[in-house]
Amino acid sequence: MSPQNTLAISTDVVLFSIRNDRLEVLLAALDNGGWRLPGGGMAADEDLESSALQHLEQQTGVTGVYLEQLYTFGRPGRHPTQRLVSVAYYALAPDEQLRLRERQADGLDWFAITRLPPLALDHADIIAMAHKRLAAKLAYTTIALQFMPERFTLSALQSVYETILGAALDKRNFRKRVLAMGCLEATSELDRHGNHRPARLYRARTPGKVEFIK
Amino acid sequence: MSPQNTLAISTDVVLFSIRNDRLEVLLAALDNGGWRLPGGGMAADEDLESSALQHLEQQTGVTGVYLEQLYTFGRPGRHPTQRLVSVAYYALAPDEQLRLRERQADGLDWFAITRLPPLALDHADIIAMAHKRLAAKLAYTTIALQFMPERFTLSALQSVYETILGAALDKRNFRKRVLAMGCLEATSELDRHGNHRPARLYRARTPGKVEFIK
DNA sequence: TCAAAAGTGTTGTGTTTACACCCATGA
DNA sequence: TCATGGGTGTAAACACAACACTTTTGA
Repeated sequence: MSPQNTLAISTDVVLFSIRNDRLEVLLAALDNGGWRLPGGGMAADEDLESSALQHLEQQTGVTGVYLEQLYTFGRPGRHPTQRLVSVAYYALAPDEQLRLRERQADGLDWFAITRLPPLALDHADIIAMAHKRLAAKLAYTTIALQFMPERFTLSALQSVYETILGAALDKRNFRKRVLAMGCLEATSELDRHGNHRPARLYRARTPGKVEFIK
Repeated sequence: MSPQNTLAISTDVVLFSIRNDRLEVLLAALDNGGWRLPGGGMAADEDLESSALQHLEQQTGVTGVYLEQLYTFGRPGRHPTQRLVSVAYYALAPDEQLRLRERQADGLDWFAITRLPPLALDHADIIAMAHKRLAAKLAYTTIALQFMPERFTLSALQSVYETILGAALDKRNFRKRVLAMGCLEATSELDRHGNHRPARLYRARTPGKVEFIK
């Protein structure tokens, strides 16, 4: 059996977060100076989704993310020595959560989606597709809430939308729209920081869940 | 290595068509009286998509369909004796094309999506997901055109929408909307049949292509 | 008192929906 | 001439976009 005929399945994860007002992706360093998505071969008795989560945890220490299957990449020749089929996922989590749990291990770094380093295999394509999907889902789901901590201000949420869409939004219209979705509820708490009026904190009504709107 | 540890990848295809004013799916008979989706193991040097198309052709004689990846199913235990990961696709084609090319082989039949027979493995889930995706895509793409022959009337197209959505649509509004998409062009031909005014025939401007609208 | 972000409504514009009649044909 | 499906416009309702000032705080 030639190497091309040994069939393997891997899972790869595009983990997004919003940091420094940019959409960033977590990557793992390769020996050769390049980078790759966290992920790897699937154990035989494991679910695809658990495999993705487990690799993510082992390689980055990150847990408790929102995970969704993206696409399965299987072009022959996408891997130089193996017939490799990758089931790609994308994951979202609030920055705060990642600061806590991400291992400080070397060989991991965040990259702005606009300035990616050289990537292994077709991982650049995978990231591009994940980005496109994420931007599309903003329009008709509540997926952006997965970037938010438990309590957050409407301005912070707006800034997430603006970052992903790459465009400024009208504050009043944004608030109307996002409150009309009915997925947020105001808490009695305020966010006090800086020399300006404090902002009301909101929370997601169904935190783990991404809902379709309208 | 236990059987559960032998890993295999298959591709499966949900082939939709509109026949008898119903959305129907093509299935292959099993020995035990059940049915399954066309599909099967992937050859090692083959693209996933070609694998899906090739199984479809070999098992049903159908070629030239519109094909799109749906989802990858890999729950351990979904197959009784094997660790089987299935990359599922869905395919669309006009009824006319299928009448011509579908092999008359026994062991194949069409089933209305509302009255499916007992199905192998999780194929019922796969069909359900494909149906949901198709209905969703009607709203924001021109995917319905993949059910149409080269020339067709607006009434025929409307009937396709109504069949998939399971609801009646207003004729005038439907025409306005579908013409405003800019993907159709009127031909000079008319469809004459029956004792009523003949209908103008239209054709897709970019037949193979599914475009996003608005 | 000043700077900085939070918060709040109204008006116009464009899109979507609802709705009814005449037309061309074959029998 | 009748039955059958093909073809067409308008008005009302609604959704979306544009837009500016007041509030609260910390320094």
